[in-house]
Amino acid sequence: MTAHDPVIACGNCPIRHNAICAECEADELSMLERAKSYKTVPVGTPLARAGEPLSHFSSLVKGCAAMSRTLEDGRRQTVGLLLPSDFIGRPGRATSPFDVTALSEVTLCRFERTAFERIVRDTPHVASRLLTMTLDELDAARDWAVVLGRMTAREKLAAFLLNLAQRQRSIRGMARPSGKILVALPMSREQMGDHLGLTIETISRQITALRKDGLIEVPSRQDIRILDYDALAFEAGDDGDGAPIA
Amino acid sequence: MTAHDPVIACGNCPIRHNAICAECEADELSMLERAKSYKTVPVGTPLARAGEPLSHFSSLVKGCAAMSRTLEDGRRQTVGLLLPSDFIGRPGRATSPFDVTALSEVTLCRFERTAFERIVRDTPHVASRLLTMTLDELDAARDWAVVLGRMTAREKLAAFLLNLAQRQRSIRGMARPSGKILVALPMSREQMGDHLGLTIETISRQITALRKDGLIEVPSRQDIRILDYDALAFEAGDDGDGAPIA
DNA sequence: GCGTCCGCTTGACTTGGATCAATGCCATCG
DNA sequence: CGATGGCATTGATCCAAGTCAAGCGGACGC
Repeated sequence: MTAHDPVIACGNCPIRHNAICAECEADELSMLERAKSYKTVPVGTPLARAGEPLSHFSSLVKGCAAMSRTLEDGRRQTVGLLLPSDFIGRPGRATSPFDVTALSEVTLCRFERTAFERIVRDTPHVASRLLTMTLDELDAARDWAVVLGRMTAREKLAAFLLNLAQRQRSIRGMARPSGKILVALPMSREQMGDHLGLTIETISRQITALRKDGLIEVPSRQDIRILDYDALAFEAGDDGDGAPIA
Repeated sequence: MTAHDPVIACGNCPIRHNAICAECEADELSMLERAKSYKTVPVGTPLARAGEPLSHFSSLVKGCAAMSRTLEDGRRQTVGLLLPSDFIGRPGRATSPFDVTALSEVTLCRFERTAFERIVRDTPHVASRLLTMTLDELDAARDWAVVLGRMTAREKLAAFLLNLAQRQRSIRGMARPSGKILVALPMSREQMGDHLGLTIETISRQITALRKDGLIEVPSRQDIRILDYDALAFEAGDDGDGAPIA
């Protein structure tokens, strides 16, 4: 069991994602292959709505999506950002607990629900892999609670940029970044605000402040270049050795 | 498989907890029995420290504990409240990602780590049960993000009291509460503040405000009586039919 | 009984982020 | 090309929650 690489390519998916091990589960894999379909949707498409049934499990292959909850008066909080290799849908539950919306054009690798659930049920190490993934998500969600509950607007933005930089890099398997890093912002200021529990005006002001302080550059609305990673990590209250932010 | 009650008594534990099914896993259960020990610790005891190894998995049998992270400057955020039937420790990870502290006198039912991990690994439906529990925790953590990110102090306190009331009742298997409900506060105002991302002064003021508005009574520092559950749910932004708060 | 201590409450004031309101900046389209 | 519309930025003001500081009250020890 320990010989299995925890990150295994799933059939012909263009990216490597996490739940399937081709080496030892050829039968289940071919079952999954038959249940698989790709779908690309434009920005803004709802991928799931809170409380409504989900017919597929999906792996996000390309683009960016957000899980969120909206209160009756319109306040919205994003509770999780989905980037390539992240999953939508959960074994054992027919409905999504949150709204999921495409923040950019999104390509999904979809698996028919019942087939996927059967594999999870019948294939212990797939279930075990899913458990590990879920525990990682849980830790990330709890780390993010520290950001939401106790950080200032400036710290929140810094933590967000670092988080995004790390996740965009980790897909390509890179080490801890240093020097200048270009971060693609796959979302509007409003969606950043929803993620950080701030308003668009505060987001805008804090971006300006970090820029004026020489920590970042803003080549376009959709991009931010981190000029001093360590200084930004300091702003985010990350002392560098301890637990990374989310 | 479907015949198994998802909540099964584990041996002679005084409470019913969630991960073990005695009916079909007698061998594994007896293994667990041998690996089991009880421990009671006083209020304030650290049950785990972020980054340090955990030698046991524990089920909280009695009392209340908090998972938290403390920033260098002393700001602290509680990321999860542990009540009876909740677990401490995670299969596949040797260390705790957060500090865990007893908020009251706490009794733990402890399982030796390697024995517990073996059972999780070798017993598919135990692993599956753990996955379900973890997914529930994940949803709760994300629901709580809405409270931390988007709610006012008054709403936060109302959501907290409702959450506590529901969790304290659900242990005894009660239906949705109505009428007057006595909620035991197993923690200081400071710890409530750490949980809600507020200061003790704000906690205190909001308790006074809810009391003056006739929504709650405060018979002692450690108790709050909810006088109007539905009105409190309205304060918490819970419209009554939708997703419950955390 | 009487301090003393510790956690809670209350009050006065400050402040960080929200709100309200222009204004700027592109991209798109006629 | 200029009009339109949708973000984003910036400025002015407001307010909810934080901060600082002063009581309060029950628990405990002497």
